[in-house]
Amino acid sequence: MAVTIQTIARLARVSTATVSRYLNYPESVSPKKRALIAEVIKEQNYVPNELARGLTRNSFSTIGVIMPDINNTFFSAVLLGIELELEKSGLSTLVCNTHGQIEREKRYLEMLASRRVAGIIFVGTRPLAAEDNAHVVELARRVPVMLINDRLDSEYVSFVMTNEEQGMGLAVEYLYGLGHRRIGFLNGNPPFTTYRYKLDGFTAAMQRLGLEMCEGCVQSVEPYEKGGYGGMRRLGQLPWRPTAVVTANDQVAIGAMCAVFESGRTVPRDMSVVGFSNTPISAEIYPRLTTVDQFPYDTGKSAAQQLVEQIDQRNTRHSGLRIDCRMIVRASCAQAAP
Amino acid sequence: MAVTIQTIARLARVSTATVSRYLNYPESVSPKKRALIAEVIKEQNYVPNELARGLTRNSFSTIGVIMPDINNTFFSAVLLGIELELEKSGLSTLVCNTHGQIEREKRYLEMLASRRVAGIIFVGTRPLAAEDNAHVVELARRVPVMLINDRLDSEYVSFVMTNEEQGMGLAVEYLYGLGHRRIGFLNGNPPFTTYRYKLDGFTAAMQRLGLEMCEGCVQSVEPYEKGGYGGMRRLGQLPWRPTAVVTANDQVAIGAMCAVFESGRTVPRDMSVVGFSNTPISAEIYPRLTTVDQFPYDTGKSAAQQLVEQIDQRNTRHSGLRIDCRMIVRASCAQAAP
DNA sequence: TAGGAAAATGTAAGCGGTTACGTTTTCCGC
DNA sequence: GCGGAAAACGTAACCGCTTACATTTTCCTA
Repeated sequence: MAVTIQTIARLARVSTATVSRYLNYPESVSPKKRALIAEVIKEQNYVPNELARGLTRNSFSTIGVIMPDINNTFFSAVLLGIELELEKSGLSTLVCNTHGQIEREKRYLEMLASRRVAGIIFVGTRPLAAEDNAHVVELARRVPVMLINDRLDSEYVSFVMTNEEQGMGLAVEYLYGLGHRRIGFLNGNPPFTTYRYKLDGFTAAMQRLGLEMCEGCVQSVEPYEKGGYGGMRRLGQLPWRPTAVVTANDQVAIGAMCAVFESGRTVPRDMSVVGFSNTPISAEIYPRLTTVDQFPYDTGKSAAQQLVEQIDQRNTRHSGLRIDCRMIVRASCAQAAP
Repeated sequence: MAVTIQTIARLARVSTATVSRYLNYPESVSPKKRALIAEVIKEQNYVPNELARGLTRNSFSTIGVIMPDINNTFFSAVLLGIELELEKSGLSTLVCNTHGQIEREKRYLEMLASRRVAGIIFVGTRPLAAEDNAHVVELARRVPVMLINDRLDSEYVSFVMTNEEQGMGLAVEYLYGLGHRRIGFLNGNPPFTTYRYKLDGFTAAMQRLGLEMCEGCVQSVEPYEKGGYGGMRRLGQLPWRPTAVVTANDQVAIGAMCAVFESGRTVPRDMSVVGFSNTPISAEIYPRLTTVDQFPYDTGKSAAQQLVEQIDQRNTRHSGLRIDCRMIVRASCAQAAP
């Protein structure tokens, strides 16, 4: 019924071994048979059964991608980069959405194991607690593992991450250049490393520029629009009256802007706002958001590239890459009032 | 080395057939052995090899999802619904991003075939041209196929789609209720059915309400922010001076609002704007966008549900479902000036 | 308690590839 | 033209599971 490798072998009057070799190491079969087999394959519309392949090789041409939230445009952009890169190597992408729940992550890992995936990419920062990462480290001894936007203390776990400290520095320096001296920071609050990196970057930049970090200038908020909204209101009531804020991500920035508008003031006239991530929407809203680009697409792409390399060469040498950010200047910041 | 079904069989002193039966039809094995096997499995941490399963069954516990753009929050929300639903049945999700290119779609289809996926879900409207859909119809004869947000003339192809006509009606009627009589429509332009449905809905509603469709009141634009921006500017220069616009999607609405603001006017005071889709961002921007909810999550969920049902029952009877929209009233519309 | 139906289990043949190993063919230098 | 190495190819076992069919066990009834 279905056309299998035997069909091709029979029609081409060769053994299945030869067809298999043609499929995997074409140079190892004579040009004559090569042409013949190629013809039969095309004629029969033959596509090798990847499952059977995976069974014998004990590794399936698939990469598992574990992410906290597909709906987040940053993550989905990373995913796009991964997917397009993997496609080049004939690998496909199994997505797993954890909602940030470690339990779901473990369940998915089991599923990926049962499917004998060739590698696994974790997208997004890890929890700080070591016990929530132990299984990842353990996993990495058996299958190539790549982390995006975090790193672990293990020589097996590769990573590609944004240089968030540098990115935050960019934002603060940009505001400084516009004359701002009283700068607030709406940072995220859950126990993820990303917010620690960002805080480090903010603090370092403020020090470098000799700016004072006033009481309450760093607000830890839910890293979404709502958090930004609330944080901005609190910031606005502070006695030292900030003239500008940097934020942990674009969503927080958008919430912050919303709060400014709804209090009857205006961005950027009364308050300058800088986002973080350069999500697509940041370019489209009013006022167009000045933000920091993290190159999510390239991040995903690099991660996939490195992982494929690791798989192909069967080397367990891990790799690490940091990607610098870029400032995207748009319309949400203005010169500080003198 | 690895623990397989033989390992379990040996340790439990039964045949592999019994273990297999335990795995697939637990009631068919005696309670005694059932308990025994369960114990050994737990003890050995055994996870069945899905590849081997797929090979014998000639169907892999995976569903291919073909979508034009993961980065679009509507699509990614649909994907989330699909994924969470499939997870319940132990199925996983292979994502394929086509960028709307029919060639890529065909390549992906081949890949999915080689992986013997149990079913395929197409997300997003199809091209209008019949020749771009022929391969989908053909495909549906061999594997369960589900369409999201479009339908085809084939008794094999199931679908779940938003009732876009009804949704557009909701939007127009809402504006009518606020006293608006001169209503514009920023529709999308590429040859996809979705924009036809929306136009139908708009036209029908206008007629129903006895409103005149003035020259140029329907602008066909690129269905993104940029298109909305340009379309709004053109609409603003029209002699009949619309007081409100409905749009093909939230992105277009956001672009339109941006154009209003940048021309020194204000939403909703000078112009009421209604979006379409209720993307997450629509709730977060200023002014918070009044829009039409399409229930993308539920759409994905239903589609997955129906597909699973179809697979389980090996029935080729297709199913069709239309999901009505809901109006989400926020802050981007105001009473029309008398 | 015998006998037979039903339930439980085992045996072994695949599913569609890959690959170790052995055999045949090709090719080259003398 | 011969011998032998290298290249090309074939045979068959195996990857881990499912399942048709055969066999054994259990259970019930007469």
